[in-house]
Amino acid sequence: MVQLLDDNKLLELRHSAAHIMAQAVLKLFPGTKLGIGPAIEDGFYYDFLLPDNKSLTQEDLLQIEKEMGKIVKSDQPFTKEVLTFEGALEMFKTQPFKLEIIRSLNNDSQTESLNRDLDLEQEIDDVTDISIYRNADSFFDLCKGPHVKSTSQVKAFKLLKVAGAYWRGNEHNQQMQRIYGTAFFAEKDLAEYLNRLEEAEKRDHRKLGNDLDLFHFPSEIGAGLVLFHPKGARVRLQLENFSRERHLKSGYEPVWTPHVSKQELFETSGHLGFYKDNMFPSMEREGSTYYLKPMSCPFHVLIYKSSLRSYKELPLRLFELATVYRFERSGVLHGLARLRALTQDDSHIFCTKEQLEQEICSIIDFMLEVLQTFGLTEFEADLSTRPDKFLGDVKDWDFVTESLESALKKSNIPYRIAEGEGAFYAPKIDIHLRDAIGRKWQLSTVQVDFQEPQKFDIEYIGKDNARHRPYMIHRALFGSTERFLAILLEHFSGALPTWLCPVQVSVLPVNSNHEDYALKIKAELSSKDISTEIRFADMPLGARIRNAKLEKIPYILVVGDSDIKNRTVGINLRGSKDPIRDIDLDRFFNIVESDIVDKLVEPKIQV
RNA sequence: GCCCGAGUAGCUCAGUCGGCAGAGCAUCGCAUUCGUAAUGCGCAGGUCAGGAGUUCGAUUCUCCUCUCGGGCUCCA
Repeated sequence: MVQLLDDNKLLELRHSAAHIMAQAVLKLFPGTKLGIGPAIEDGFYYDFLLPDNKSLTQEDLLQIEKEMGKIVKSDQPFTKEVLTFEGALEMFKTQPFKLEIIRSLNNDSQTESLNRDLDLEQEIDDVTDISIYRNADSFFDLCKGPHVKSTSQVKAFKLLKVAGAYWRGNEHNQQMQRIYGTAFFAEKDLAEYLNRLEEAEKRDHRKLGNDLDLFHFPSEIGAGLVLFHPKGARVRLQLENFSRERHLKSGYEPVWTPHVSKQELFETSGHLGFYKDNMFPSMEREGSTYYLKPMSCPFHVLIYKSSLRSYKELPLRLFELATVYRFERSGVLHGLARLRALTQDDSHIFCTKEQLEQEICSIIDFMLEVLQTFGLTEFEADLSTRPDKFLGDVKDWDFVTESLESALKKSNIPYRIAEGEGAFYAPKIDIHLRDAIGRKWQLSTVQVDFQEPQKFDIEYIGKDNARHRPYMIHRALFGSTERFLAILLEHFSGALPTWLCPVQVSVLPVNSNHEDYALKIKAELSSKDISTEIRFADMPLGARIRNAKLEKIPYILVVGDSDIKNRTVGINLRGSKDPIRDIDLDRFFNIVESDIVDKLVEPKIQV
């Protein structure tokens, strides 16, 4: 998983593999128009427009892979040639997409934004120098390089999937065929990567949700809508209880708002202007029009506005676990990670200009502290700055962006600046998480909004006895309860920390003579709010243990004659191979209780 | 929404070049009462996602719809 090779070398290799792939596609499908073909985090891709708009199939990929093998074998050296603008136009006269890139290279003002649109760093980042890389008389590609010395170095590669992708990432443009592949210097690195993909598949929360009987997505209720089963609902109940508790402890005030509202509210907030496509259609009754809420902020603003606020009340932190409804486009739905009805751990913080930076700092501290409870420690942040189209005053933008950046610096989270990727009304920080197998998930978001306070005309009375406009911070920590649960399931591969497990203890009497003892243990545990089940002796012990293990239950107790006599239990601890026998019953109670109270990531027993 | 692919029992999947639909696990019944990852036997379980078309006959071929998967776009 850890990439020992220099990253740049790996990017060179993968970008070279992309060239080889393009060469192979041109050979198999003459007349193909080339788009772009960069190296990416786990491999590379190349976009093609095939003759007659042909789509590629899995079989085509195998053919292309074969052809690539031939190119690799024939050991073609990569050579760089520098061209004039006119020379480049001539050279690529049959490649309209390349011509578009070349023309933009010649036009400084456009280059920067095109570069950003296309993620073209690999292709172009030096406007004065148009170069190509050639590795055969017949094949060359517009490219800044660098490349590996020869095609023969690209030994360990594999084409993975084919997908549609819009030219320049714009859905109004031509849709091309994108082939994804990956390449490594050593076969064993490739094998390890493919292995990791398999591992990821095993951890898929949609599969785990099914296997562990947590939730399902019945088609009759519609896409992007989920039903939580008793076990899944237990998990989210624990998550939500924990979230509420932590918020209240940290100075957030609970609020509660309805799921629908008259359209007037969303007109004032502007949602019906800029978010309507993502809202469920309207409902009419008694001459009024209602909408399901896609966000809670307008409601929270009304709560703020319900009385005249003093600076002494600020920062005012309103918090709600709110289910919101968003009509996401069908193609983006993805298990619990992208739903049409989701529950945000949503907060809106109203504060003064002077408080802003400190408030952002404490939000980030709070977030990290809460997330560390789950054993999550690897975070990365994006600071998204002012986009080309924006509302408000540049001075405001600069001030707020600086506050966000300065808070990030203090928090010690590694971050990058996402230039121009802010929402049009506000800059934001997004926090991403690396999970147990290195995948990136988007989690929390912090946005500073100076539009909505204005739209609703909210104010506070300052020390100076004058009216001022507060800043409003939108903030979600888990993002959504459902998505956070998906992340946890995948991160822990279904083996959730005991405090979140729907069944925390399973008691297995060896035979029916031991049932009373098992029942007594269950009663005792239940009185301590520990979720416990009994698996009676109508199946062989081995089978009961196996099933309980497959359900990833943290504590599987086996009780027999000697246990009754000595008031002990045998424990099969999740994650340990061998059972631990003869643990005193009271000691066991202490062990589970402190596991749950301390929110251990994995159950532990000191023998 | 767009491109590609998929949908067969509760689950995992086989199968039908167009001719009465198959397995394992789970469920249910009977027997088994067991000290650490699968006890045995039996019963039952299906509008082959839904609709339309072609055909003597469609789960199989064609079209439409729904849902899911991988991408693109989007992600206030």
